[in-house]
Amino acid sequence: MHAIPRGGRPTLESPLAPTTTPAARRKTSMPRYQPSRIEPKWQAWWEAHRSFASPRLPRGRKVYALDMFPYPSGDGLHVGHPEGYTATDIVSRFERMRGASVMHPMGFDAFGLPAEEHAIRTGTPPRESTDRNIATFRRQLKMLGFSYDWARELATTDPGYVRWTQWIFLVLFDTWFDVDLQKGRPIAELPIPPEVAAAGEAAAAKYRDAHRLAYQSEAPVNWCPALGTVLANEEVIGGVSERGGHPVVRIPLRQWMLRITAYADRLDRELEHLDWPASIKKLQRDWIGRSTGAEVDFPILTAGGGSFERWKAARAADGYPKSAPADVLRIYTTRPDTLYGVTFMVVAPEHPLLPSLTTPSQADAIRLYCEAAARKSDLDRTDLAREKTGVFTGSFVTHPLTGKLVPVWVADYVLASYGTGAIMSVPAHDDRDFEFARCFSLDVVTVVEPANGDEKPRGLFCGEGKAVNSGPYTGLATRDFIAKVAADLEAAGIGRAAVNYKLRDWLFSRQRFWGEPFPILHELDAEGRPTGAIRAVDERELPVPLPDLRDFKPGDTPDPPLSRSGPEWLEVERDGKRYRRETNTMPQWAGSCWYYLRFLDPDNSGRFVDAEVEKAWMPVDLYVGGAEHAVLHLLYSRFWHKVLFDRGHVSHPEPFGRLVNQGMILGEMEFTGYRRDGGGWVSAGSQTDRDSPVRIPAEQVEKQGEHFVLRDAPKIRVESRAYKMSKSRGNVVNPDSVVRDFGADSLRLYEMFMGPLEATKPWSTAGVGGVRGFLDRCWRLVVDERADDLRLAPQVCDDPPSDDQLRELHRTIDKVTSDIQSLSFNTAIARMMEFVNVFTPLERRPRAVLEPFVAILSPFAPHLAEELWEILGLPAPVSLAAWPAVEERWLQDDTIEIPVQIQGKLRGRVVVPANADVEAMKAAAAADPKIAEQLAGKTIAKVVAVPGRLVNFVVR
RNA sequence: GGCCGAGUGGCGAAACUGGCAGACGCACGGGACUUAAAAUCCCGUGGAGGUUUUCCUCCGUGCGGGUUCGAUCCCCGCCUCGGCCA
Repeated sequence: MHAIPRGGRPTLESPLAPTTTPAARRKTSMPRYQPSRIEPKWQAWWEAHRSFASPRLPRGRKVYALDMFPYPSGDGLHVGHPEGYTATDIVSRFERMRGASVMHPMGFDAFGLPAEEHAIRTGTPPRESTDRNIATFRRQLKMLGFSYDWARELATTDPGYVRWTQWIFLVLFDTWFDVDLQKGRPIAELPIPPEVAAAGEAAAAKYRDAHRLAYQSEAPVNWCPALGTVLANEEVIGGVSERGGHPVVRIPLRQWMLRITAYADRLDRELEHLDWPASIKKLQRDWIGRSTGAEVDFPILTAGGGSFERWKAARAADGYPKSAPADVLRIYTTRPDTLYGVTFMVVAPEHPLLPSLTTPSQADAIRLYCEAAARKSDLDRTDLAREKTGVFTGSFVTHPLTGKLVPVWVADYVLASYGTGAIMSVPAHDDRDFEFARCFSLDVVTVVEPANGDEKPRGLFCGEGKAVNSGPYTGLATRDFIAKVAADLEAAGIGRAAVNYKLRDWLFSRQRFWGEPFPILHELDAEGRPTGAIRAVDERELPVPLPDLRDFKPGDTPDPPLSRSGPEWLEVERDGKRYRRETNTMPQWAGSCWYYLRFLDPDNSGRFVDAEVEKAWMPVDLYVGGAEHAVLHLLYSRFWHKVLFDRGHVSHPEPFGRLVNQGMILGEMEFTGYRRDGGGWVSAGSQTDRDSPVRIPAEQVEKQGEHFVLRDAPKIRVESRAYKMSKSRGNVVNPDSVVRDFGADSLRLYEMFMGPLEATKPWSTAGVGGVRGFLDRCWRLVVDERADDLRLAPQVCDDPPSDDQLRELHRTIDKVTSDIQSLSFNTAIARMMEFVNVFTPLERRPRAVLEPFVAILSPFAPHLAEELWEILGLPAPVSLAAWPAVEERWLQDDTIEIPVQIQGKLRGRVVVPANADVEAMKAAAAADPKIAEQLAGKTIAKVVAVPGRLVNFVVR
């Protein structure tokens, strides 16, 4: 560790280092700033003194600062990770110094596919590789000096954690959603309809199972044979898996689902008061996709006079049935005002009425079509850009308002899972319907025109306007039409106003090994066949452990690996009945849904979190993480939290208060030129696929106007851009090497100094060197680098600070204090740099100024600050010292210099008393010789004076 | 295609409520120190120009308009890049 000395070596002239013997010279390396020496030292000190342990209950003000915990991949920490972690660490350290009780924990989201894939490739059990990866992450996190309470560390794979994940699943299993109260309630309180109760206890059990928030469903899913699991819709892109690009097929499979759709309305509404970025709220709202419109029944009538009239009369008498009878095609539309423009109907290929709607002559075509649709993902099917496909069923339904016959088609752009799985098509006013009508030459009837009327639309118009060709509704504005027709439909018993969501229930099971087992038992009959009855594992028996499987690879069939476990795990007997365990496992999202609660009480073996502790610490005050979790993780967590809230297990309806997304850190800026086959250059922008990109060193490039060009061939443009860090591009920066070369404090400080937390920023190794230089200057501000041993710089003195020095200090404290609160760390650091620039040249540096400075530096560069604090002779740790108070009087100036403008252009500056009023400012400005000269002979039309800011003369 | 965000010196950026554009850092240049280099410390650094050269003028925040005494900031219309969704 004998690096080349950075500091000046002693000279004969130096009175403090009178010798230059080799031994003495070696000793002089001692007082330099050496992160590799002081960083491990203070990390060990904090650990030994448990400096950052959070109390069980907060004392006074509480701050819960949470990072999105990492997935411990085999690659170790990435420089992107410490960005958000440093931000929350600065806030945590700052709040501790200001006397708050701080909860700042860290853990690992350790179940999931990558670990399992790696395990399969290398033949290591996932638990082993996961533990190894966690050890690496833990070492790297500790190396960066984050003030986590490590006693609270958890991994989602810990049996003690899995136990409570399974327990929460049982809460979901034990809950139904009361639509009237908009609240989850115990399943025991579910009213059983008399006709169900009459059919016996088995029927009642089935009824209850069908209403639980965790329920089983036989649904078409995205099955990926290569990965051996089903995938969520968003994990399938263009018919292949997002991970690995393997083919995906649609097959029906028994799955566990979570009824998140029941909470759709609350998940949407209750976003409103959260202190989250507007863009994230919007993403969540769009994902939930609340829409209002109407359901309408189109009767399927056999030929015969008068049957339509009889149907209408019956509906008028009996009202609109809650679930659609078999003699109608029920549709959902967001635009019931376009009812008169319906020219055909479309049902999804999976629609239950499709077989009965299909006429014999169309049967073969329909069957082939549905088989093809089954192989496509929802995303492919609904893609606007794709050519529309479909087949006529041969049948017609009757328009409930006009009585006209409307042909029914099947097309895969209609999804069985959205709305009612069937739509009325209004090609004149819907993109996809229009496209479909164009493909199949179907009628287009215009029933809405733009309200301002000056431009008659031809063909497609999707906006709102005024109704035409709409019977009694003609002339109504879209909004009025919708309200009126919904009321009329309801009165006539043929439809009703309805709300729909894009959000689907959450497919919660995976056919993989490395996840939480479901605490569910399937009853078997005497022959060992499932009876269909299920029961929950008693919560006292939790956790249900993963079985020891030698072969944990997924199979070729959707049968999960757990089903290959031996009977000792698979088969259980309860109350004299035989059961088989559920062999699906939970998705990776499960563990991350509630970890913020377990951190509060990680060792509790009696409850998932103590109620008093939960109430005292929740909600999370600051939650920092990547925007990639904007939708799923945050939505799933909120859903679980609301269920726990409804069931009385947590005290607050929302888990996360203030949410901040840190921006991505890109690789270093790169210049790329393009070369032709023959070797000549091509300007960037006019290159073709045949030209090959070449990385060009920065010194061969210069800026010309808007673009960068080759220095030796200025006609040739060069691309300049920073790319996302990736192994394949070879631009990944490893935190270990940054810490080795510059120190952890430099890494922390650089990541905060790069720019605003939320911004995407390119990495710059030279920039790290820059902040390292600042830390070196901080060191030399306090330490005598030229001495033989560690001692204070001779400039450090006990003089009372001057007024100017106090002004500098208090302005720095003030700026740093407010910047930390607004997470503007870059400008806080800039202010501290200015402070150091002011004090470095001074021959006498008062301790009374240096000490508070070291204190405010400590959240940013904690190791260096501890060391300087110790050298200043103050009792460790500075990390828990009081945050320096700002003395207001040092923030005010007696006089200020303000700009004077004429016609809005800067023409001079005058010094005025800081509290000068408008008249005094005008007078001072006009009295300035230069200004007076320029105003001479001109008519002053107006004078604008803003106290404390400027004076502007408007002349004619 | 839709939504969101961004565009300011050679580079990362700053600029409070519409009020001196470019704080701070990198890079670069100069100086001090040194036999020399490194390190350190100090000074300079948006562009163009000037016969008041420690002073002054003009231009300048992606482009084109607008509002305003005054626009990086607000409004309208574009362009480019990035992210997310499709």
